[in-house]
Amino acid sequence: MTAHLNSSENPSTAEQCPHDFQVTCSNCRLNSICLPLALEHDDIDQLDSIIQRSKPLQKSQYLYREGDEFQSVFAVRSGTLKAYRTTDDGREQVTGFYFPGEILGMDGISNNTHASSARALETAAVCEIPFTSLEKLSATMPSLQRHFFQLMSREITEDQLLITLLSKNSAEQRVASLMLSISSRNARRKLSATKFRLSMSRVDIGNYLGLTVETVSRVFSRMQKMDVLRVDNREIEILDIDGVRNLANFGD
Amino acid sequence: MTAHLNSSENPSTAEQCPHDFQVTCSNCRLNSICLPLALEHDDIDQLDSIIQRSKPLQKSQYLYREGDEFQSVFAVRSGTLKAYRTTDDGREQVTGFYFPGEILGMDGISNNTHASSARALETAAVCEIPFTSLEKLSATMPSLQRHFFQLMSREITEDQLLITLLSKNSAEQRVASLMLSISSRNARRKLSATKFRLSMSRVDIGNYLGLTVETVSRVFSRMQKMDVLRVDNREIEILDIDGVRNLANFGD
DNA sequence: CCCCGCCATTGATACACATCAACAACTCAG
DNA sequence: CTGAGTTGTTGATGTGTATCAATGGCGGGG
Repeated sequence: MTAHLNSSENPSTAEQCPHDFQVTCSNCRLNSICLPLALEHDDIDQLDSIIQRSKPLQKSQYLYREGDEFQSVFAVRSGTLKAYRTTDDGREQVTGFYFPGEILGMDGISNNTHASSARALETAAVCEIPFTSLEKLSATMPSLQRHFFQLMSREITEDQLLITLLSKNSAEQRVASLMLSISSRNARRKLSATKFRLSMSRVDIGNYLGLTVETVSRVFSRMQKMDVLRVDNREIEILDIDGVRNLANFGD
Repeated sequence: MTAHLNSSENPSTAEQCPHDFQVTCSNCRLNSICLPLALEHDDIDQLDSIIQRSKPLQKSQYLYREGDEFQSVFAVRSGTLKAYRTTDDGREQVTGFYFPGEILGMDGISNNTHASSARALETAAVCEIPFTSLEKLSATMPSLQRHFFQLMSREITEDQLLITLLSKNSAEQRVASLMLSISSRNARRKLSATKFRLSMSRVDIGNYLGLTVETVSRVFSRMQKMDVLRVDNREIEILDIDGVRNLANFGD
């Protein structure tokens, strides 16, 4: 199971060692893309002192649930999580997938209550950042305050991109966009931008993109027939990235 | 034109006097729902000192454009604005409507560049809040920092609601939800929750809800036939609010 | 190793909304 | 008051994706 977790992950990294409780922000290889990004060395140590690293989540375990009291935001250290809300009639709207180095849970700040649920798509480790500590630290550390404002703002712009995608784009454009998003987030972590294993099911993809499983599946088949993608179950290989970009932007 | 602006607005308020440059946060009737919400009296004065109140925007004038350098966030003092992005193929995705007391522009923080455009749907006045000043003030004023985090978080949860609406709900559910949203935002400002004039066109509504003008128009007609709404061009009267709630939540 | 349950694929059909088209009503300038 | 441009309504038709249904295939547990 741990072996499976690290398929397509670079060895000798924080990502490879989800059970390593001795990781600090300073020695975490994700620190260039995660919260510490804009911080000086001393500041990183201060941030480090408020962060709690707990035992890894198993697949489909909850990190938090809609309605839970909000206390912390979380940084993904390894694995993938999905955040979602459940509609009145019980359907699931996935609002985001979260990869190593990314922050989730910020939607809980406004009401001191998590507005969505988050669960692991595979074994995953997270860093817990208690929000009241983060607030206090932010007040004394302008670059941290600024960076956290920016993170929240980025979440807003990404939600707006999804809104546009759902509202204006065809099934093919949506799936192509998601593949490009995963590809570039992999690249950011120095992983392959063209070959990766999806951690989410077709159902999750559908619930994220506002499509049914069947449509997602059909789109993958069509893209394969067009020779822009190779799809083998959850293994994806982008054969023609410009082709995928064209599909995402113009539907052809 | 100013008369038209204030149709359905309460007299003797900040909303009624968009040209009144002497307004301060302390005497603004919106201060209980706007940024000052959580602040002490002295703190409000400090906030007030960084806020710039400029001349009103005329209908369809831009507050900022996608790609502009980000410098400030804005609080609506009177009138309504829409924020939107333009897709690659030139279509318009409205990401939000902003009413008095609401804050817009926060999506520009992440890249120091506005990620969307904002323009007035009718004559509108805004308070400009320079972001670097707001940051500095936040560092010394925990309740302001907290409140601004909450505002951004609220924007995130509202975007997530729209995502769900677009992804999972029928045309009728979407239109009904928007009517309820406008209704409750009116109520918050002590205006009628059941009778109001829409400041946005059918096109804008469609671009917000991911529908065509024709569909929006048809839905209004159907709701009128069902006797839950009275629609006369942009004048709306909610006749049966539980009926509208049922439509929004269950499609019937 | 084999079985069972979950996940993914593919096909046939249905339907909600888009598109195309015509017209009506309102707004504003002159 | 008049005419032109914009905005909103209604009808006829088309289409992309949902829905329903059946089958295939992978993966984890005994």
